Amino acid sequence: MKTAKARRLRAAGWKLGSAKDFLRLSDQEAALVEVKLCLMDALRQARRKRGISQIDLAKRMGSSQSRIAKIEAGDPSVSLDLILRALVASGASRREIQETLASGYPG
Amino acid sequence: MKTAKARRLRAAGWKLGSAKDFLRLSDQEAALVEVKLCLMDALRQARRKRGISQIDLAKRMGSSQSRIAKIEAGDPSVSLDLILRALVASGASRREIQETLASGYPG
DNA sequence: TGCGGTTATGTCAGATCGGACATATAATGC
DNA sequence: GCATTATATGTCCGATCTGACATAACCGCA
Repeated sequence: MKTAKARRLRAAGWKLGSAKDFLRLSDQEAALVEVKLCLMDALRQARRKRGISQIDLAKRMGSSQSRIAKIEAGDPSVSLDLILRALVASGASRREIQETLASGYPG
Repeated sequence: MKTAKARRLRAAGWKLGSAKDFLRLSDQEAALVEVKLCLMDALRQARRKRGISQIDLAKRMGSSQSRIAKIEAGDPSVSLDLILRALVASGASRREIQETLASGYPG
């Protein structure tokens, strides 16, 4: 990963660990952030494909519309757990999830 | 998912939501718990395959030995984020992760 | 048996996350 | 234009998570 991408993610509000740790951990962190962002995108697609609104999805999974919006917006305050919960609740198939993961995690 | 499995997970300390919500959310929750448990298992395998200790892995990812132990023990206090971080830090390949996911997520 | 390395378990203060709410901004229909 | 519905954004406080530490248990090996 190049510093350009790091800056891009930083700009989006993602904390990538500070100076000293950066060299050691940046790659791992960046990989996970990429995975998250991909899954976040996938959620919007999965949801729209099924024609359900953010509010509907929120109700289905016992969450709130604003949270769903944040997930799809790539907000850093959203955990992987929540993203996956949302994907499952949106009816995404295992295949969809796996393929998304495939595109998001290099290696 | 049958109540037997629910009871098994409950016994392991996993909270599956209470009575009223149980019917509505249990399947989704259970699916995610299964995924977690599978990935937790995968971590131990990935780590051992590479012959690194829990302490080593903890240092690699800026965590602590006790956390790693909890991950591998299937402790409910461990997030998906942390599990994936640990897997990446342990050098697990995308393929390993995907295959684990394949076995853990029905549908 | 004792010793070093590894793993397991419990606890806790601080950090992060999450639902809820208010509110703003589209987008769509009339 | 004005409703209505969908989505976005910000904030707050309670819940959950996490690293750190202490400590116990386990496992060879000399």
